[in-house]
Amino acid sequence: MTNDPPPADVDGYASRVLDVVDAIPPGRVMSYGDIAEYLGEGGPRQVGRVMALWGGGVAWWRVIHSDGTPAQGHERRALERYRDEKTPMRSVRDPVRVDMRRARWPD
DNA sequence: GCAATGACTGGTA
DNA sequence: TTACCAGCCATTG
Repeated sequence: MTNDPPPADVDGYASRVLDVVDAIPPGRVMSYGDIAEYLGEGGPRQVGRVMALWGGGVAWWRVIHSDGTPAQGHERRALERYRDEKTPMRSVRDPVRVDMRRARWPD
């Protein structure tokens, strides 16, 4: 087989981050810092870097800031997903922000 | 080796 | 609520 080079040929750390993101169930979210803490290594900046480079292969919209705002530069795209996944939003007051109190995962 | 940058976070005003 | 700041860690010039 022509060992086709999948985007999974990234660093082990990136693979772990992508694996955690892929484990987030629909309707739930995790913050960059949560993922870093969940893995026990790196930091929110590193998770953000991984998402910026290889996040296109996972549910990147389920990875947001600690305050409930989606990834910078992809807010509109994320909103469409949240509406489709029925992610708990603060809605009405702040339609661009996720209700972390309910959507945060694991919980 | 140092400075700047980035899909970040928490605290204070 | 927004704004500013210091801390955080890896990559890049």
